[in-house]
Amino acid sequence: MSENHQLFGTEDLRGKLSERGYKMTPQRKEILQIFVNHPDNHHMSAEDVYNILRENKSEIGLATVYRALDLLNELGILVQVDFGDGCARYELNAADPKVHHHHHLICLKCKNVIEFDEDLLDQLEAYIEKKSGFQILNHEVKFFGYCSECRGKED
Amino acid sequence: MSENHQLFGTEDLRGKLSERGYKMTPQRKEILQIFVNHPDNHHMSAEDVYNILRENKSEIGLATVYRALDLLNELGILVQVDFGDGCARYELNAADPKVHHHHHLICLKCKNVIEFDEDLLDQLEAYIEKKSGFQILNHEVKFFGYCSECRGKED
DNA sequence: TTTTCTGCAAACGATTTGCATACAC
DNA sequence: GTGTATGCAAATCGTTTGCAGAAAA
Repeated sequence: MSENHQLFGTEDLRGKLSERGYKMTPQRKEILQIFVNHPDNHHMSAEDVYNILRENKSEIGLATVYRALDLLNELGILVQVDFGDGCARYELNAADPKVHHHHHLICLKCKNVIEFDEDLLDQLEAYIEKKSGFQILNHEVKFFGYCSECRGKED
Repeated sequence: MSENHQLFGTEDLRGKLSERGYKMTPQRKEILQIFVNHPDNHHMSAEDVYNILRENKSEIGLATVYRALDLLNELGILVQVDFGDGCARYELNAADPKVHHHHHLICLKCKNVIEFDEDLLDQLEAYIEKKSGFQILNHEVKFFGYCSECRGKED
């Protein structure tokens, strides 16, 4: 495995776009680049991305950010996630199906979101498919509780 | 196990409310009753509940519906669920912890939400707790794919 | 009679949309 | 050139809030 999760360079983006009749634009490139440049800062909302753009003195409008995130999600480059905080968030999609899935541990006290980088649901999925006839393509798993930091603390 | 999932009669509601200094009102009773009366129609949004109230010639306002759903969720009588369709939905909470959890299978074609009434995550939770130190209190699991009806169909 | 609730309407925040202009191909 | 994309502002949609009157304890 390589040392970072970067998967989509500029040319990959161009390819995926033109495949479906979309055009490569500096705005789309720049917005994707923000995710590549912030591997630590996962789970960014449209507003988060917009703020980073303004820090970078970029003139991209908020509506364009919404449209680009939507498109990148549709192309499978980003994945939309939802932590129930009232806004859609996005993270880079990992290409290797073996590392594709991870789970989110959401602390009810400090509200931090921790990633758990194993999936371990293959058996369960196989069982559900067999029992229900439902063909599973993807899943989203959130665990709520207290992180190791908050666990001991009073209120 | 009894033949329905009804858990909270009127007096249970009164008890849970007064325990925390809230008052029993006809509005709260009526809104909870809608969930009890529609065991088949799970996953109702505030708007859904409001529409049923209006069909019933009830004068309860939409803001009251939002406040009541929020409160019933806080009391553990309802559980909020989110299917990414842009509005909060609620379902009756099951009392028996053994049946508390179920999973939602969301069909990408017909958009139906199917319940899968087994949990089977105890092992995974134990593993995550051990490995991450995160104390798990609850979880939310969604599977996306095609239901048995839509599975064969073209587009 | 004190405090909490309700209903209404206005406020809100995230997201979407219409439209004229600008740009990618 | 042609069709798509952008930026702006206005519109939309689910949800929340302020407030005065109504009702529960």
